[in-house]
Amino acid sequence: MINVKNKKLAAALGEHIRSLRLQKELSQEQLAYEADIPISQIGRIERGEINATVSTLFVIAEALKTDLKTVVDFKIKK
Amino acid sequence: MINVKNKKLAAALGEHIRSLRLQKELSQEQLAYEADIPISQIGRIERGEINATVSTLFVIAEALKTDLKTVVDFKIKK
DNA sequence: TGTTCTAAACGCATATATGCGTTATTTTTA
DNA sequence: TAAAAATAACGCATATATGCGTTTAGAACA
Repeated sequence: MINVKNKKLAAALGEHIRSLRLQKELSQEQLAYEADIPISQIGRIERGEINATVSTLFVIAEALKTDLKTVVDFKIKK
Repeated sequence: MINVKNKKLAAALGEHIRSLRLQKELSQEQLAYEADIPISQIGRIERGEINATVSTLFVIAEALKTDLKTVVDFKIKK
């Protein structure tokens, strides 16, 4: 990811997902297990290292017992 | 994309984005121009051929003068 | 029929998300 | 402080999203 705007977007998304995960009192490992994706992927997303795909966000939403709308409901820091 | 669930997700997302685009009376070319992404990408997303990344969905949302929440507000066909 | 507009469907190179490990670091807890 | 738990930070292979172009197909229209 070289684009600055994308980095900020990914960072904001990551913080939001982390916040949702902690609200549910889940560890990254538990969330990864429920979403059936590698824990490394959860970490990279929360740290804002990658621009996740919609399919990954979807399984994360399911694992958090919420929906895509909630997962992308965040504000970007300028 | 080999996963069946991901295909259905991408198809539902594509139909929804197409619907939003047509509501705004934009061609794929116009949307691509506004979002500053290749028209081929718009087509592939609308046809459900790919699992778009959040950054791509974000620029599409901006081009449609809406937000990410609206772009991912769709139901998946079973 | 020919022209224009729109979208589909290609091909291809490159960037990067994903998947799966391991090791290091930090935080929490006993 | 020591141990355990949680997370970060690697490396690496593979799948695939993206970017950019061209060609084809279809519809609308003159």
